[in-house]
Amino acid sequence: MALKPLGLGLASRRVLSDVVTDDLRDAIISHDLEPGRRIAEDELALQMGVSRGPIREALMRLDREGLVTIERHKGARVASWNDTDIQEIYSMRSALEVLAIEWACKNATTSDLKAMEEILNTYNKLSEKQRTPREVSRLDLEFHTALFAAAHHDRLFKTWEVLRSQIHAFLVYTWSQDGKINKVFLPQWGPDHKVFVEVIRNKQIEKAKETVLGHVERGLARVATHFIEEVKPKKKVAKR
Amino acid sequence: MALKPLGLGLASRRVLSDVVTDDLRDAIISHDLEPGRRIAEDELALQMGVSRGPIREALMRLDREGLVTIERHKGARVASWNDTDIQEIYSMRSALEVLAIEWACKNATTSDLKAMEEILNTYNKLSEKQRTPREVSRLDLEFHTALFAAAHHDRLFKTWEVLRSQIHAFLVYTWSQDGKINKVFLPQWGPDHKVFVEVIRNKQIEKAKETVLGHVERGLARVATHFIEEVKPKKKVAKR
DNA sequence: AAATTGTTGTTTGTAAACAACAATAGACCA
DNA sequence: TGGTCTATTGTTGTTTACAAACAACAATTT
Repeated sequence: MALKPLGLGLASRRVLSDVVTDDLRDAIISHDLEPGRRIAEDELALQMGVSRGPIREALMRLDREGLVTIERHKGARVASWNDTDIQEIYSMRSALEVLAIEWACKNATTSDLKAMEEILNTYNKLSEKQRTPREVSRLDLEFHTALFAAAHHDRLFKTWEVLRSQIHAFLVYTWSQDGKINKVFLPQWGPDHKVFVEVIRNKQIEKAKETVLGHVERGLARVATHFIEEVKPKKKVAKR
Repeated sequence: MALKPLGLGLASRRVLSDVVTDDLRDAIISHDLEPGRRIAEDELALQMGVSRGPIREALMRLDREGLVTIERHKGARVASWNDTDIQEIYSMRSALEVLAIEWACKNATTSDLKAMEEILNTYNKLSEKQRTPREVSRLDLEFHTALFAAAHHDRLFKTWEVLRSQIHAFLVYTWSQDGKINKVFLPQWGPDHKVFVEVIRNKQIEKAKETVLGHVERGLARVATHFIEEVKPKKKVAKR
């Protein structure tokens, strides 16, 4: 009998289309593939050394996530963003996060709260130098993902995952271009999120809603100002 | 040059996977395929006379819509519903419709309003006999879809489409089993929706929100009572 | 008798070839 | 010169064939 590969057992459970999806998503979020760029199935298949099947599946998933735009018989492109997109995304986010924190107040377990606090600790331990745009964005979204998880609401969580990818895609970009604005908003990050954990733990639903609304609106204010100035004349995301 | 097919020109632009998706969705919504039923790609491909490719794509789409549940190497099943699902769906619906009517107050055009009134007219013209569960459900969801369209918010609309499929799937069923409850809720349908059009036209945002919240809650009340009694011990929808 | 191992059948995952479609460039004609 | 029609090319949609993973059951061993 042949020896089983040790330690890699878990990795083998991932299927090609998963790998392709994650690699592509990373490439888009990190702007290795710039917005608007054409993605041909053949070309990408050749480049990644797989057939078109997994590529097709990955592209369709990313289309659902809003990171890629597919048009019939015309192919796929990396999605590009304008200020309308920002307005849509943040209005959705407000509505969803209010619902999330409401359900979290009712359903959060102690381990849910612990998970959120763990992320805050990780952030606080970062040195000034370590607070790179990429890292701050990642932790921010990880915290909010933990919040949505605490709501124990499957459909809400899935909807958030789609939105998260889109937010991530331009958040890394805006943070990296911020400069002095960072100095104003960054110090607020820790305290702001700490309040979330408290109101959930005390089940203060109304206060929780207000808190989360304010937080998202400030986030929009930061992103929107910056975004409109820098990336205005991009083409609208087309849908099928 | 060959003659172009008349009237069916639009249909010819549809691609196989679209046809399969729509046919399958209809079959699920109408309960031709009962909840929990196993769907094998091969079997369905044979039955519909197409290859597995379009079938795979259709199943993946319906998985995303929540009408089908896919597990790797185990196959796809028609989704089944329990009262937790109902709670999730209607809480999502409340959040989304409030956002929708808010944006509709700001963005609705006269033709958007006209479209909504058109649906109301169609309903009012129906005779007692014509008010079948299937028809009422269809018109109800069509009206709300028009509302979401009037919001002019692409992401919100796409999210609604997913939710709509799920609502449709059990709405047809509950209406068909209602009996005397119909007599109480049906007469309310017309007036209730007429108010929507008015508040949007007058841009009464706050009143609009209250109206829509009340409407959705009444809908939940009707469905939930009925659903819990009839279909309680179904298995939870599993996600990958 | 219980647990382990091997075998078989079913179902999905992947690859590669073929067909259909859309965009583009060039030929032809007015 | 301008426009339209046609042929070409590149891309996606679909099919077919094969490989790998999984689940269930039977045989075997302890």
